[in-house]
Amino acid sequence: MKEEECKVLLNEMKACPIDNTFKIIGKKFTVHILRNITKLGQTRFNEFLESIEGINPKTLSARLREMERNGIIERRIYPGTPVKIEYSITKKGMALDPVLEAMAAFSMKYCAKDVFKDGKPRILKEIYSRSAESA
Amino acid sequence: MKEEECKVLLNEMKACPIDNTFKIIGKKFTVHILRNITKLGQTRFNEFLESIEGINPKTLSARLREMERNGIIERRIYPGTPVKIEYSITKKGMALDPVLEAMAAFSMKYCAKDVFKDGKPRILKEIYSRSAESA
DNA sequence: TCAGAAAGTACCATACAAGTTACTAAGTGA
DNA sequence: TCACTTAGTAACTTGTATGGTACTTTCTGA
Repeated sequence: MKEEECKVLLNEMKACPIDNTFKIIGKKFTVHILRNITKLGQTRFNEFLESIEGINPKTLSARLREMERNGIIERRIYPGTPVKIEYSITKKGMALDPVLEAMAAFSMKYCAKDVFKDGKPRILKEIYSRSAESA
Repeated sequence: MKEEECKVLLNEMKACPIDNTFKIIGKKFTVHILRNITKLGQTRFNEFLESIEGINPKTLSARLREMERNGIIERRIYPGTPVKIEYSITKKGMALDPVLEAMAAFSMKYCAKDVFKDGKPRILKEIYSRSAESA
């Protein structure tokens, strides 16, 4: 892509799409929640709370609310005792999966020493992981 | 991928690759610097300083140092007066490009109202943008 | 009647990230 | 001699995000 084409694009833009996405997933724990929903199939507040290392209920609550407001997850209430709440990914949220995949692929190839016990790079379509528990 | 396969993978893992990548690019401005190097061809401290909205020299300096330490950019000194420093992307850094591309693609498709003046989604291989100046 | 479970909220502490502004070095050209 | 350049650093303040822990509600089962 050449300079000129670039300028044409800039004229059509209001904000940077990379920056915009960063505002949605850049805060601490957002990608972890997304990962636990899409890769581990988790749906519940306490599941996240117990499996995401270092998170506390206040921060988790704030993050879930933001994610819901941004339309990447949905919150559903199931009456009963105790009431159950299920969080699920939306279509928009699923569109973030390629970002997670690219992030995983990067570390598996270039940071193998940090992510694999044997330090050898791997290439896999999908990785499901909880950092604390796999240590 | 089934539960069982997942557990096998977990056994080989030391840390989560998504979490690991987040630690490398999750801080404020890191993706912006990466974007300006790879998409806009910028190489200099003051170029970043002037074009990344909201950044200050102290934070920029810190971020560049971290990125260098993480091996995603390189710092080269060109003697003369005044001395010129050039930052460039490494091979490892280039491996983060798919993450940026996926981030851009997401916002162009699902946040068109926020990133395009006409609010219509676009799909493009590459987008070069500076959020402030295109506004 | 007491414990327990789910999904949080309340309240306070704090820590590190980030902002601001000024200042440095070393040489060049006017 | 003064201003200008690049690439920062220094010193200080501010701010917001995060951490910790306790508490709440509603009902069930022992």
